[in-house]
Amino acid sequence: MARRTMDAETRAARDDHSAIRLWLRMLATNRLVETRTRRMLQDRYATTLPRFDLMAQLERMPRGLKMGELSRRMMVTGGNVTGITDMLEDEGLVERVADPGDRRAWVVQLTPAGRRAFTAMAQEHERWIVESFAELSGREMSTMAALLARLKTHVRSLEERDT
Amino acid sequence: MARRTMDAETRAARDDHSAIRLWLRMLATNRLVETRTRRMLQDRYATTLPRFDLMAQLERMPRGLKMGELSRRMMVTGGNVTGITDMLEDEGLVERVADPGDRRAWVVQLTPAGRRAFTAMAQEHERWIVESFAELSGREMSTMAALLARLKTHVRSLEERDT
DNA sequence: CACCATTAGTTGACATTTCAACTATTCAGG
DNA sequence: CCTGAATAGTTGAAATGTCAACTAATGGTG
Repeated sequence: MARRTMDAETRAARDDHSAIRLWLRMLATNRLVETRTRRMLQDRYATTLPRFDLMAQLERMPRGLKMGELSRRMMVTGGNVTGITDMLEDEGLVERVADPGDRRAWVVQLTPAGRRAFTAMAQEHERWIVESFAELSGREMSTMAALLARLKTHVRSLEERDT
Repeated sequence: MARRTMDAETRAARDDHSAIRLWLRMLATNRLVETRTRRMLQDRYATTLPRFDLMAQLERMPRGLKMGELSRRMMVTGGNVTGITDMLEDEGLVERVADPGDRRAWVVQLTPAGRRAFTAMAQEHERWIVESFAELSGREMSTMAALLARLKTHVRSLEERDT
């Protein structure tokens, strides 16, 4: 393997325990795919991953989502959602609608322009992801998905224990 | 769903969908573990993940690392490394030493205080990670590590093709 | 009804991150 | 030795992200 492609996890592999090693490998892989996706969104659509992410959440829920729901689904803080929503609203891709049932809350929805922009990007995005994961067979993907599901549930339960 | 009767196209479509699903699950799991780690580093050591990450790189290489090497290993941009190093240097945990062989370059090293601080954190950090991954057996961890390794190599090769 | 803890969202301070532009140095050819 | 391309690192702008403090509205409970 070419030396210049050797990163942290490859080097640490020798002397660390398997949990640490696996975690570093997850981090590295994730960062690779994320970087690639981000660059492509930037180059072809002059947008960013968090904007795309927020729009993707909304696209799945045509009735819109409240700020707090976005925050939970995207797993980022409320303040962060406020900022990204502000910008998407300035760009006319998203709008805040008053929630009739709760005067504290907003319902965020895609505008028609936002929906158009998103569907264009989403197709290409899916191609990039499919291409990235084409190395793995369907069976291997479901093996990994199943392991991740258990891991996720477990970490979430640890999370609750701390609280 | 009888596998025998599934044609190539159907199978491809299913795999496409699973690639996206798997990617979203990887993102979510990663973010969960990261959030948990970050919060614990914050609460117990008043430090952050990127600072810890940089120090971890240095701890493995007692002779120090140049800025560019840190950048490559951490998979972040050079400007980012400059910023984090500045702060760790202000805190006295790290120092920039002139590279005798190249007057453009710095070699970054842990100070004795930095080494002390790191070893304290590292033990606890490893416990948190081991605890997080305790849901998976050793066999499952190596299955996942192997799949991730292939995925990583594949994405890296896509990366080079783009360049 | 009045109080008060909770919840929804925003704000401001600060850290992290990318990118592009910049300075300084190195290195390869002529 | 000179010159120009490449490399090491820093800087500044803009976006992202956390956290804690804040405002406003909700919803028990007495």
